[in-house]
Amino acid sequence: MPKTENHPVKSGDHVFLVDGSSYIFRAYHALPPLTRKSDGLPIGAVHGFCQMLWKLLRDAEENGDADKPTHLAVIFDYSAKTFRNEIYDQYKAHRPEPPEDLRPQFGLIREAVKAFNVPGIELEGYEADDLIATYARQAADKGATVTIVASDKDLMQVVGDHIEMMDPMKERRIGPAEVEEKFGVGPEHVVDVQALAGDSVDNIPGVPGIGVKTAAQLILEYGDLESLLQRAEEIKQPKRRQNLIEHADNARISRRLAELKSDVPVETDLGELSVRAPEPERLIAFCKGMEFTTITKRVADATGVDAAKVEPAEVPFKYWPPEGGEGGEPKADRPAKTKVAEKTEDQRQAAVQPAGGPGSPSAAVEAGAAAARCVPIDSSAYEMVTTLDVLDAWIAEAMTAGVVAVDTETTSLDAMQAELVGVSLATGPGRACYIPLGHRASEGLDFGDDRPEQIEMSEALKRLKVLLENPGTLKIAQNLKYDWLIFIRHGIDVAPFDDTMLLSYALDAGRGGNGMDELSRRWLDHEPIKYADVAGTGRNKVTFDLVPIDRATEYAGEDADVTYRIWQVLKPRLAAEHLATVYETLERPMVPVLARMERRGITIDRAMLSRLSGDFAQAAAALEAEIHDLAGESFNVGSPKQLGDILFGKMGLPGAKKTKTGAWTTGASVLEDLAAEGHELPRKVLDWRQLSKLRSTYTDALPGYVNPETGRVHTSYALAATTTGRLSSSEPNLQNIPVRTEEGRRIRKAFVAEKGMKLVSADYSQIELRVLAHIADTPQLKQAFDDGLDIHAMTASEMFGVPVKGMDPMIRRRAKAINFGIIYGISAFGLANQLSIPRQEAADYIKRYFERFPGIRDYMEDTKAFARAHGYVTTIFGRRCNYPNITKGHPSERAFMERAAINAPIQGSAADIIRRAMIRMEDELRKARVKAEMLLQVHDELIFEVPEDTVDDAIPVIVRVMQEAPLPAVSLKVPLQVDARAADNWDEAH
DNA sequence: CCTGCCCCATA
DNA sequence: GTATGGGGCAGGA
Repeated sequence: MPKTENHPVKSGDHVFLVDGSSYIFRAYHALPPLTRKSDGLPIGAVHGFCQMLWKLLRDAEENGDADKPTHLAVIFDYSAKTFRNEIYDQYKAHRPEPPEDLRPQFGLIREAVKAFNVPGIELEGYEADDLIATYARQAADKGATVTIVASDKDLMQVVGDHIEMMDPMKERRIGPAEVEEKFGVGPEHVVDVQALAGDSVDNIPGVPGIGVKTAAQLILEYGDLESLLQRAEEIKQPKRRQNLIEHADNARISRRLAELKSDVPVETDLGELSVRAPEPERLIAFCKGMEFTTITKRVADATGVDAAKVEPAEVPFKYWPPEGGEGGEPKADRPAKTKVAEKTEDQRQAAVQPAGGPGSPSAAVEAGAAAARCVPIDSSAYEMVTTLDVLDAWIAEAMTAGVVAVDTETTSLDAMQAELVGVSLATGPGRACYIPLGHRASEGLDFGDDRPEQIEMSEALKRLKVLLENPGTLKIAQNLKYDWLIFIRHGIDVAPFDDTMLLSYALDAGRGGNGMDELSRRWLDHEPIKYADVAGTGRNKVTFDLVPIDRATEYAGEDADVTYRIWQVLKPRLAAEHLATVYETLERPMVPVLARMERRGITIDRAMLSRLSGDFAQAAAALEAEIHDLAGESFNVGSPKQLGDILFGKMGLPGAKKTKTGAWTTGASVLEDLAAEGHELPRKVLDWRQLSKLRSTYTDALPGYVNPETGRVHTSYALAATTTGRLSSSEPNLQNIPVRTEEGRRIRKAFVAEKGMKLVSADYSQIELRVLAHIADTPQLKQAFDDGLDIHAMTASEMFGVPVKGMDPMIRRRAKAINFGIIYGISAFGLANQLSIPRQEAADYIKRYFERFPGIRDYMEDTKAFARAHGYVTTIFGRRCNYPNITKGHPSERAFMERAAINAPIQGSAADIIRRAMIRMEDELRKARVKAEMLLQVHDELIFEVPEDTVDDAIPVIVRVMQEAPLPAVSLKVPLQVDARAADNWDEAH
């Protein structure tokens, strides 16, 4: 045992208290599992713990006196039962047993603490948190500074002027300000908030319906828990008042459970925690015994001790793996392969190109489906490729076959940030391999640890490039845009290709998802290995480079195999179902176009957004105060539930409606109506909502998407997400950047061109109404568009017989609503809602509209009938939008699908038109020798970045390509109008 | 930590 | 009345 020393704590000392227990769990869950190489003893948490402790000691050393610990201890929980169980027997009752491979590590960590020559403290009947609170209090009272190394939020109540927390994983310091950020109240009121909100992890009951946000509001208003409970009668919201009264005792018990004891009768005196002289040999012996090579080296380097001369310590636990369990040996039931094995006869048969052979399309469909299923899917049958010879053999095989399925494994879902980890290939059903390239040993913590045996990445890619760019080899991938982005970063431009996701989308949009797992289930009756099964989930999740290579081979090989088979099933269907043109002209060519747009990204002005965020926050705070004033109480304006209680419960305002779950409706239209009646509060809530929406969704979120390497924001476009053919944009969604309000447009101004460049925005004017005029062949609409008239005014004039000149804006507004309603598959109910008029009045408008535009009524009826008869509708370019359940389900659901079916050809044709423009755009710009780059698409708008001096050359090309996009496939009966403008930012260009 | 709900930004 | 994606809140694993 180390000699006990006692240096009483005095002013200016710095006491470090490490929460051992929470750290064990944290290290266990956050870090990849790790076992001792020689005998499989699980040591991941011990390893993480030692790294943290060593770093803590070294940092303190290097940071000099201010941060140097004079006293240091690691505090543990003693056992599960504590004094809190006497207060409440259910306390922590639902906590599961620790995982099997964590249990032996509790003892090991105590050994580790001894090896560091640091005191380890625990006491029966108390939790580590209580001991920490006690020591912290004692030290602070003596004028010392205290740092609590812990991540447990329960300890935040201890934070104060001289007591701060430090999160060992996030390396973040937590002072009173951070506590307030988390709990909405200062450290002194954390327990009150916890008492109200409860804690499901610790099984602290709290008060139902009250979360942290609400609890903080209440405590801020009433001061503390006891005052709140005594004045609970004053609470205005009936439900909450009742809960607070009924569960008052629960809240009091919860407070006692949450409150940490700062007067524990500790057995070890605070002074005994004084930092002791290190004993490097002992620490090195322990680390060597645990086989922590990196830490051993670090300790040896830092202390000047020769590690080779230190004998490894005997570490007491040896019982792993458990009896009867498997050893650590990788499975060795497959002979190592030195060359590519011969194909089986089945594989040879099945690898025929499904669409290439003779015979009718339907015969090809059957042949493809049969071929895809004739070899069973066996994930253990894939070959791991670790030599150049084997790789070359696979590449040769793929070249000979002429078709190869390809899939990449990477470290991230974000293709702009992902690092390549491996590539899998399939040359036929069941005939797949995996080429690991960037795997690391799962003991990735030990930097520089040996890399598993793999082909060197650049060498492998040099050879794969030949295959992937070979014009004679068709590459098949599922969602190729992702892999394309990965490969292009390595200088590989994949072509030619097929994309199974897009095949499925062209064939079956609206019939279900187009993800690989779903396609595998649908077409192969096969459930693929889940990503979570190889990489773990939640806290245990690791990036793919840490997945063991044999497991990765099963997973990645299966992906390529399944992709190949799905292609065999779907590709022949294209011709048979007359969707080959759609796929080849509207889907497949979009992949490189969108990939390049995503890769370019767009610059945002972060300073501008940051200023805006501040402005919005300030304005919202002022509004919030006024709202609370008007309400006569403080509440969470962001909670529709609480707002509803105030408006319709407390204030008893009219127009109360309930949603289907029984909550008050507080949507914008309801608040607008109330505001129109002269109520002040709803108007302010609307303004508040606008500001907080703009702040949380845009000014605060967007800077987080700036790619650190490019300094730009790269959205991701989904090609197969909608039923109509529209794209969608996510992470971030750049298709919903505000534009309607002045405040919102300030956000749009933050999307800027680079220096010396301009942003050009080009958008189709009224494209959907023009498409409608074409499809429904409506003479008045066609004429109006030909003459360049105001289409909504013309509609109003037709309907109500008033001249366009000097028209009442209200009349025009109604006509505009009707025009939009038509596109959306109008109903009297919806139109009435939109215009806030009686349903009968809306029905009259619609009737009148159809009298004036009978062709449109015919279109709507014909479309519905077609959809019911066939289960789908088509756009003018032949894209198919499926509504398989349009004849099933409840009448209201059917009506919904009918409206969608009416809308789909209009929305979808417009989507097709802009797709065609996008596909041609790059070539046309190149031919015109204009350096414009297409950055964004927002359904009817394209945004380009153009060198300032070529703007005037670029705009005519852009406009022409967009206007002529339907040609030659379709000659629209109305002209397309495109407006384009250049400016320094998106707002002014739009 | 994930899910459903409500609300809201765009075309 | 169409098509999306996403944030905050509250509840339950």
